[in-house]
Amino acid sequence: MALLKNLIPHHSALSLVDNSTSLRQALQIHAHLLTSGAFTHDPSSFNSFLSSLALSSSPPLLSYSHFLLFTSPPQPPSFITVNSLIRAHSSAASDHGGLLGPAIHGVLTRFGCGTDRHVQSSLIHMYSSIGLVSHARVIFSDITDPDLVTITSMLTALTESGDVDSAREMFNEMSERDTVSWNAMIAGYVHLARSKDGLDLFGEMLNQGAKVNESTMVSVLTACAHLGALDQGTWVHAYIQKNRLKLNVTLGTSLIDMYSKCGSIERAMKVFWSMKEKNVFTWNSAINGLASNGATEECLELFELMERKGVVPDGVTFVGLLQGCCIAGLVQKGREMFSLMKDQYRIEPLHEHYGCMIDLYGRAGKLDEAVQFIHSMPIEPNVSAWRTLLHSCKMYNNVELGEYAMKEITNIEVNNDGAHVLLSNIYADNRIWKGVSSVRERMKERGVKKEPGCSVIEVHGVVHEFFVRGKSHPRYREIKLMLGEVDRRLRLAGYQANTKEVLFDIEEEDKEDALSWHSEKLAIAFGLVVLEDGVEIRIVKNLRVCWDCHHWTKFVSKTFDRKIVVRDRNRFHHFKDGLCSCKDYW
DNA sequence: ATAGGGTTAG
Repeated sequence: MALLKNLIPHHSALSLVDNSTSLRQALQIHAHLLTSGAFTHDPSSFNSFLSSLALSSSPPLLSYSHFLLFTSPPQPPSFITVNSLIRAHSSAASDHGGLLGPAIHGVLTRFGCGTDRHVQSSLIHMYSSIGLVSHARVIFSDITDPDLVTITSMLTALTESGDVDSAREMFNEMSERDTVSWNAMIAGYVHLARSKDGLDLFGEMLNQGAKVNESTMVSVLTACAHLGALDQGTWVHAYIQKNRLKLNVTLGTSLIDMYSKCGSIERAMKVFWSMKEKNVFTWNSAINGLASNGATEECLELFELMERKGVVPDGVTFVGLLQGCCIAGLVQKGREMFSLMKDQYRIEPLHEHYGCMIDLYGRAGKLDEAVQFIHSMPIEPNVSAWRTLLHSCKMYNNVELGEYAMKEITNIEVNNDGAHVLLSNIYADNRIWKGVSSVRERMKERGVKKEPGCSVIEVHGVVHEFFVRGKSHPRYREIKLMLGEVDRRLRLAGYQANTKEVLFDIEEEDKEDALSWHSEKLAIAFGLVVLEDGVEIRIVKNLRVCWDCHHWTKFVSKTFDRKIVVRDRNRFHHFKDGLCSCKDYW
């Protein structure tokens, strides 16, 4: 006992989380106490020791904490210790198939440990993080008088399970709200790509005079990035400065992301260079932004700088780099990057990386190499790998290989809408009408529905969404008139619609009759109606731009003397004076 | 002498 007393000061020092040397000492002391029989069930040192094991986040030590609970039970651990244990197991859960969290919960329950508010919200969080909302609900429903924090945990658990509407109900019923609960609700919308709802709620938050913080702004900026809402994003940036919110790394990074996803790479880079503290997220945002905006050279240079600064790249960095190479058609450079990633940085390529490589070869017309690459993959190619190949077949009119890719896709997923549309289009391009009708028939039979094309344009801070035909928009009449006017002027300028694709272009959007317009044309026409002369038109589209729309937009940019920026599913197109920054390679 | 709850980026 005397020994233990002597050791206790060490013990406490050893509880410091970030000091692994101390932890090793703690274990030594503990082992010593056990072997010498001096280990008593002194509650405070027991609690302290368990906590330090928990805080180590080391899986073996977490297991050891289980063992201790089973084999040397003193009084039940305190709530604080229980909570440390649960939190530690919860954060380690993702590495172990989510088993550690429920395991420790089971152990503690059998041990007769009760819960308090802190433990309850940790449990809700833990079950939610491993996808067991139902368990989180059970915990929550057992609480008689949940407080603000506990409700927010449950609210977050609901949004994480995808049930943002139930979360909203819960949010509406809350008797009090604070910054964090508002943030949780906004973030919930944003994570589920309901960016507009997120921005609306943010507006409400401001109206009600709730206090915002950095987290709020990060979510709001993410929403702006998603929508391509540059005006609102710029407003948020100004708001941050005006209200002296701290531009921490996370916030700075989301600003970079917002600007680059809104096509304003210059402003993105301005923020990037102004940031004193940067981490791998920050670098990746900039690298990705440069890549998708077509600034491949700068993108590659920035990566070199990143390496020189000793920032270690991760898988996401290489997605950006490979996409950059792909967009610019730099096949050899792309290859080099791929081996750099594997050989030097020891990063295991994921489907996204393989996809980039297939795209890299395919877009460059090296279809054979693309196929060979797929065949050499150490992991099973997924639908998107084959679809990327299929897309190259569309670009280079390769019917036979396209059919092969389709066959492989069908083996994995029978009803892939994008693949059906692509194949039909390949047939159309090659005037194989039988093929076109058979694919269409199959789609009808199986009920394969194409994802509807949607284009978004922000006008004076308001986001407008357009779908094919656009009849739902209140100013549809004006838009239609403008489209007629555009049509006349473009014809005079020598524009000819690609009739082949007009009739059969169902690559990205259905074009069932000549009067149906792809959504980006509607959005651009709306921009021409409402935006002052000289103001850039910015469009965000959920699918890829089709050949005809791309051609049309080039003409509009010249004939109407407008800069037009289109962000499609993969990249940016900056149209100016009848030309596009992608140099018609996309 | 010592351990606790909800929101944020690529």
